[in-house]
Amino acid sequence: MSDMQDSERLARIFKALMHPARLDILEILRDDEHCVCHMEAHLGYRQAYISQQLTVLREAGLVDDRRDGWNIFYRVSEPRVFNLIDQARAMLGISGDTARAATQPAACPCPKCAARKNAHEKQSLVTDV
Amino acid sequence: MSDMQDSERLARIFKALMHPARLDILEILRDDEHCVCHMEAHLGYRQAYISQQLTVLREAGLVDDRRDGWNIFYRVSEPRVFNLIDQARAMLGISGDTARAATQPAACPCPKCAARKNAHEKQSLVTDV
DNA sequence: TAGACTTATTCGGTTTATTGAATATAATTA
DNA sequence: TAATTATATTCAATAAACCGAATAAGTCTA
Repeated sequence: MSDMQDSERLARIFKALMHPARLDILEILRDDEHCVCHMEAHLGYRQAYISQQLTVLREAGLVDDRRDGWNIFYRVSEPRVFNLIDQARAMLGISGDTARAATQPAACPCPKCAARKNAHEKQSLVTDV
Repeated sequence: MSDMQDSERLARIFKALMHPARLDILEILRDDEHCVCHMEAHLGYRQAYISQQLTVLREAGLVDDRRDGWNIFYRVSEPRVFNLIDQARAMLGISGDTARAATQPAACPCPKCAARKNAHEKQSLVTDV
């Protein structure tokens, strides 16, 4: 594995990034770790499909996962990958803002989003009074 | 073409870089433009093979070419691609020096190398006298 | 333990990339 | 114009990636 040519090891990184769905997934993971069903809701891909792409990212060493009850939370294990992506974005003249154009579902069923929603509702309940 | 998803346009860049031979070629073009036979001599790939990979790089908008007599000289049209490569290299902990590990042939038949060799011989002729 | 829920894996058909071999094209020189 | 040189393209076989469908594997709750 480490006796591989440099160019081949480099190529492996780029190969992991050469797929739109995987880039979308990484973009979702830019700010925080997230469970698969969160990505499912926000990206609109099927669960199995996302899981397949996550496997590629995991095998490339770009993401790690952690189980918490029912959910498995993925996070970027190599944050420098975002330097790569941002650099490529700059080459295309794409501003970083347009990156957040992922579908924002009316309601994400994932526990993290549910918790946040509950917090907000409690918040507005307080402010309403 | 420009109505493509951002992630798809990004993916295209990475797709062009996902191949070891193409990375080797870009590495040769890092310092200067070079003809195909120069790459052939320095990388050890067949001419047609290099030409095929150059076509991929050209279609990805990463290199441009210019004819000069018999030779066609290729150059990197988007130098920021080296930021990408260097960034990926950093992720792997590969120093930039090892990048220059391309085969150094005893004699490169390309006109640019021939010119340089002649200059050197003239030089040593002078110093010999 | 049964059932519900989330995520992973396997299988198979389709598409795309790779790459060697042969050949074509374009510029140059004699 | 014919021969030469450098490069590009085409073809075909193999390999790899893609991705939908079905199903398996963990984990939690009742």
